[in-house]
This record gives sequence, C-alpha cells and structure tokens, in this order.
Amino acid sequence: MKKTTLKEIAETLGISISTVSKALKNYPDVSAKTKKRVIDLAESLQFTPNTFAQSLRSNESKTIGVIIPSMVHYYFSSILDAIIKESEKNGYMVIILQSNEDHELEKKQINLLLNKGVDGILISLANGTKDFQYLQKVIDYGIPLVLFDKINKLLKCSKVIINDIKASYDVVTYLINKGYKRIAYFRGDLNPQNSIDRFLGYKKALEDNGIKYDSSLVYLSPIANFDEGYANAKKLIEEDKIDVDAIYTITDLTAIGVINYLNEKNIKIPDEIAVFGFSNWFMSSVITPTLSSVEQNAYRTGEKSVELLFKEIDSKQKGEPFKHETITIDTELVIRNST
Amino acid sequence: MKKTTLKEIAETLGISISTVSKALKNYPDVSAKTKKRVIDLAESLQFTPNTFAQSLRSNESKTIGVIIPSMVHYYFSSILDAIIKESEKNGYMVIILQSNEDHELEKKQINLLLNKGVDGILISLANGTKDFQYLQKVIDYGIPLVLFDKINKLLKCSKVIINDIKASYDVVTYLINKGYKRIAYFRGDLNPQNSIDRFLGYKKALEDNGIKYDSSLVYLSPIANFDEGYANAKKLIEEDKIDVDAIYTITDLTAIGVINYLNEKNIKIPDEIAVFGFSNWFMSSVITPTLSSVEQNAYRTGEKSVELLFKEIDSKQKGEPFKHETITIDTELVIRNST
DNA sequence: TTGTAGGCGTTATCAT
DNA sequence: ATGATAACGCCTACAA
Repeated sequence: MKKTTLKEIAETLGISISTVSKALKNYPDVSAKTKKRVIDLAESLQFTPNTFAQSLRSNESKTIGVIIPSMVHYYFSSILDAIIKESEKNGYMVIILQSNEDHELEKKQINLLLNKGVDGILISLANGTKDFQYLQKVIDYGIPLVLFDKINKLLKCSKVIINDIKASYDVVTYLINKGYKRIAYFRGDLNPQNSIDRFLGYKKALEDNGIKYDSSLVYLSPIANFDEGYANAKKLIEEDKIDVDAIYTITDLTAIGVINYLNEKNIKIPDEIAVFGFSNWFMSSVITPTLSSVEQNAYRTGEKSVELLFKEIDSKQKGEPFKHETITIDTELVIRNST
Repeated sequence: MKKTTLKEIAETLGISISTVSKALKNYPDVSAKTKKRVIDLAESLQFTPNTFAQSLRSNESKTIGVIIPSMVHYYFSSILDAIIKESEKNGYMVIILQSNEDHELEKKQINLLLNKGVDGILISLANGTKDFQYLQKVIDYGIPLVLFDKINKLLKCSKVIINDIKASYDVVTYLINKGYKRIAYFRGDLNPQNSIDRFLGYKKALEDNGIKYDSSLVYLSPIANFDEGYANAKKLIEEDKIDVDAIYTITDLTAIGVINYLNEKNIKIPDEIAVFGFSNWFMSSVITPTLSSVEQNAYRTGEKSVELLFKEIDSKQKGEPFKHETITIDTELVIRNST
C-alpha cells in the first residue's frame, strides 16, 4: 500500500494537479462540482499531503525540538508531558533529545535539530554549559528558541523560570520561624543559574534573620541525586555536627537520600533533624516521613514554554516583530512531616 | 543567516550542482582537486544537506515515532531513555506521543505518524485498545512496527515483552515459600495482555502449591495508580479480611499506596501483612519499608525494541525479507523489607 | 571528469 | 474555472 498523491487523484479524475490542490485547499476559484469530486475521491483514498514535499516548499517542519538533561526525572518528564500535549494541540510534533548533562553532546544536538529543520527549540541547559555560541547560532539562524528551568541570562531569547532566590529564601525563612537554627544546605554546582540562586536565597534568609552564614554547614552535591544526599548526610553526622537541626537540599532526590540515611541511623525526623527538599517530586508525598518541599509547577513551566515558542513561531511566519519575554512561574512551599 | 545549499556552492565555485553533490558524497569520478575545493568551501560555510529535500527524494525521514500511554512514569520514561539514546547512535531522531491510555487518541496518533512519514513506529498499547485495524494499516503501509510491553499477540510484527505469567508465578511462589498463605492480589483490568498474564501467574502459583484460589481476595485496580492501591487496601482492611497475610499488586505504584495505608493504620509490614509490587520503580528502594518487586529491565526493553525496529528498517531498505521476532526480556525478583 | 536533465510532491503565480 | 509552469533542494542516470 502506498500513499496517494495529488497526481494520482488528478489522473483518475482527468483534471490537472493544480486544480486538485486548489480544490483540497478550498480555493474560491474552483467550481463546486469539481471540488466535490476531488474531495470525495481524496477522502476515499485517505489522501494526506506528503509532509516532506510540504516542508521542502514551505521550509517549515511542523516539528519542534526539545533538549533536556535527562528523561527519567520527575520534574523533566512532567515538563515534557506538558510540552507534548500543548504541541499536539497546535499541530506540532516533538523531537526529544537528552543532553545527559553533557555540554558537548548538547552542542551536537543543537546542530542536529538545526539540520533537521525544526521550527523551534526548547532547552533546559546542561549544568556544565559555559560557552553559548551554539545557542547564539540558533538565534542567528532565526529559529525561535526558549530556555526553561536551567537558563543563561545573557542569551537574547524567551525564558521560563522560577524565582529560585525567593523560593529558597522562603524555605529557609520558614525553617527559621519554625525554630530551626543550624540549617545545613546541600547545594548544587555553582554553574546553572538556579543552583546559584537557591544558594543565594539560603544565605540571604539566614542573614535577614540574624543567623551567621557558616560555610561548614554547606555540602556539595553536584549531581543532586540520591546517593549524594545519603553520602553527605553520612558525612555530616560522622563529622559530629551535632547541633545541626535541619538539612535543606537542592532537590528532593537528594533530600530522600538524606532521609534514608537518617532513618537508617534512627535519627528522628524532624525532631532531631528536619529535612526540606525542592521540586516536590511525587515520591516525596509517599516516603516516610513525607518530605516538605517546593512545588515548582513543572506542568505550567512546560505549558508556558511552548506557548512562548509558538507565539514566536507565529510572529516569524507573519513577518511581525517579536518581543522576547521572561516568564516566572509561581512556586509554593509544601509542608509535610519532615519539618 | 540562511542555510547554505548545493546551488550556492556550485555558483561560488563556478561548477555544476551535480559535481558539488558528487564531491561531497565522495564519488570516484570527481577530480581530487575539485573535490577538495568543494569540501573546503562546504565546511567553511557549514553546509549540511536540506533534510526536507533528502526526505522527499528518498522517502525516508530518519525519524521514528514512539507512542506510550504516559510519560511521567518510571517504567516508560526508562524505556524512552533507551530508545532515544539508541536511536541517536543510529542517526535517527525520535518523535514521542502520549496516548494517555486513550484508544481513540492512539488511533489518531498512529495516523499522525504515518502522515509525518516516520521510518518506523514503536508502541506500547493503551489499555482500552480492542480494535487493531489502524495498527494493521501501519503494517500494510510497509512501515516497520514494533510493539513493546503492552502488546497484541495477533498482530504480525516484532514484539518485546516480558514473561508476565512466569514473573507473577515466581512472586507468588516466593511468597508461599516464605510462609504466606492468604495472598490478596490487586489486579489490573483484564485487557492488556500483561495484566491478564500476571493474574494467570498468580492463580497458577496458588494452584500448584495446593492453595485454593479465592476470588474475594482479588481487588480491581484498573488505573494501577497510588490512590487505587490505597483505597483497595482500606477496603480490604475494613472488610475485616484479617487472615490476609500478603498483598501482591499489579505494579509498584499501587503497592506504595498499600504501604501508605498500612503504615497509617500502624499495620506492621511484613509481620502482619507483606507487600509485593511489580516493575521495581526507583521509588520502591527508598520508601519505608523498602518494597519487594519484580525488576522488569525497562532499559533493555527499550534497547531491544529499537534494535528490532532498525533491523527491520534496514531490511526494508535493502529489499531483503524480514522475519518478525518476539523477544522476551528477563525479569528478576528483587527482595526487600516488605516481604 | 564534468554537466544536463528529470523527478520526488506540493504549492503559487500566471496564463488561458 | 482550469491548467501549465516553475520552484523548493537534493540526487542520480545519462550524456558530453
């Protein structure tokens, strides 16, 4: 079985290809009778235009590309969920690539997408990313680009982020108000902006509440996974930081590592040590104790990102100017039993 | 900035388009000198062939489509991870769609992918799927199709599955050997094959061990999510099934719902009631108590699925005949603290 | 060794 | 109201 073409319809009906094309596109200058004959036959043959030919002609693929660090990740998969659903509504398909937090791979993938001819690109940057030339290239090519979550401030494109400084500030302020005084922080690498910002929020909240920042309470968790949380908690306990009464982490997965270690050691949460995460993974609502966290509204982040992208694609098609926006998604503290 | 074309290179060098094309494809009948001139210029202009034109001509998109029920799902996202990585290695991109367990949507998406001109389709069927005509259509069109996880036996295409009957049989046998006698089962809908098979395995294991199957110990969990696990556990306890000493569920998420309810009610796991899941989600290794489960090797499932797909695409291109295969992925019991 | 020409399928402009 | 024609960019059989 082969796909039907305009040519076949034309030959069957004994008319020209261009008339067929016009009939199907409901041009006004085709007689009602011809139109009907064409449409009926097209339907019975299940005709759909060849997208390769359409793309070649229009230079549009009706496809967008998304690059995320990793797929098996509650936050990113939720964002993708939104991106895919919204794109489908708009008649677009989505190609997904994983940078695996590898800067070089990310670069290669951007080029793959450009070569592929996608109509727009959404990306959450890999942690290592320092040089942004290849992203500038996307902009130079005139391909709409939206950064989300892990962004770079300097690039001239739309962005969707949360206010990490404020969210983090709120967490620490909440902990302080609850009576915690020695709050450890398991921070991420100081490369993605949000990692920096969460750390800043932590420090600022301490400062504003008259608590002196103590760098010995800060542990590094560059990958921000379970094992690092577990290992850092172990280190903290074994270093006899007995006055630490709360641990706040860059993300939930790390916090869950912490919880697992403390549970193993029979250290009571939150009585002896409280734990606060970030991102509100589903998992956090079902572990013991349930984990307090920051709801990041992943779905909305995805929604807003494609929305901006399609707006820009639209403007481009119409030849209208487009003004880049930065949208900040609201976050909320979700208080559970770990604090 | 615009993409370079063969024509531009040809004009710049004052030679014909076909010579440029041949030079870049390293045809033997182009002089070394011309070849060098072309390649150098192409490189400096960062020439890459227009994929729309290539696709139109070759009728290949170097893109495959994947349909899964849902993205925010540990098992499926792990499979996607494998699919994307393996495809990239083979120079293919991946378009992902979510059927949302909606049969009609799935049908529409299959058509979208066919119209898009993907070179192959991977799909894990929605639960409701009963009519398979539109999948037959894929086969009739000659588009390689591989079913994984939730399959239909009757379709003539490659498949990647696990042996659900055996895996389930092993779980229940293990429980019986451990001394559990009244084993409740929270089963899924009897529509996807694997749901049926897990139920069969459960029954067979009871039978083979001289335990009479008791339908009052079977609870339905059609969506197989957390809430259903929680609700069914509640129902079971409130129905005073006090002799039940183990609960085995269709999937981990449901089991985790069960654990949460039992924990809330201070029912000791596994002393009063043991819990066994299926799929070995990451989450299961970090909840309290850690959950015994069946490792399904999602990544391998993804790997094998694309491998079969690419084999078939390859055969098709070479015009060779292709023999469909059904690959069964090994599973293992992962015993943790809940049993 | 190089170039010409035709076609992949669609669409839009310009005749008729 | 309909059709002929060219173009999108690439590829290749064939001609020179």
